[in-house]
Amino acid sequence: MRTDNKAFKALGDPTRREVLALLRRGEMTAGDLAEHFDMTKPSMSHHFAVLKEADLITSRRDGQQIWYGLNTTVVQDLMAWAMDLIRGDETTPIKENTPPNEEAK
Amino acid sequence: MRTDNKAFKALGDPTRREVLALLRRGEMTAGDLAEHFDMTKPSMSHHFAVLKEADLITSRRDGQQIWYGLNTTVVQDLMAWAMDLIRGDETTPIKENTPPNEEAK
DNA sequence: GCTATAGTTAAGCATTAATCTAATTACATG
DNA sequence: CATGTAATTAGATTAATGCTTAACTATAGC
Repeated sequence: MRTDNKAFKALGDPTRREVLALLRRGEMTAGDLAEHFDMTKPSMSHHFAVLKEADLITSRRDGQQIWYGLNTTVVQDLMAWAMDLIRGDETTPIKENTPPNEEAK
Repeated sequence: MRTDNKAFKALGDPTRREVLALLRRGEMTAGDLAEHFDMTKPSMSHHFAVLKEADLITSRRDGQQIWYGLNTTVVQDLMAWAMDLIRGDETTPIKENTPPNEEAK
């Protein structure tokens, strides 16, 4: 499977997902990103590092600033993973209907 | 926001993702699921609870066993989330997925 | 070289998460 | 009701996460 555990782990934090959302329309600097959150810059830097390690974002330095951008290919992989989950296996008939969920406890 | 943090958190664990993969083709009992993993049953039970809490699986009791099934709607929400991320432009309404209505006359 | 700015790395701490063993609940069956 | 089976809950332990402040690296401009 293409989708790495690091990517899923990275997406488990709401701050990081919001960072990705901010990057949807284009690159942003670390500072501009950090401004959107009620958190210290080192904390934000750590989140950037996690996202980078998961290959969910790109980074490049331009002078004093570092520009981060969304890496859509990994998001596409995640989407494919979710799609596979829904589709089921082609070799076996798809089970259409799961019975209604009675309170099982 | 449709996609809950619990769902993302739940997907952060590889064991839980494999459980979902096993449920792709239909329901399975807790015991049959647990057999696929090198882990104690209580540990597996905990993973089931996390998945249930995130609404990623359904559960129903049948006699002594509990059957778990995949809840595809939450996975669909996740897919939509990923798609939004890739799309990039928020101001543009979604127009590609118009419902199958009659042809404009 | 000196200073200011942008950003990361290091060290420490509190909280959460994953796992185990042991105990418990729920159901079936003789 | 006693026993066996399926599964969860409780309690404890260890590892991982997320956050902070303090220190460090890198670049720009003088």
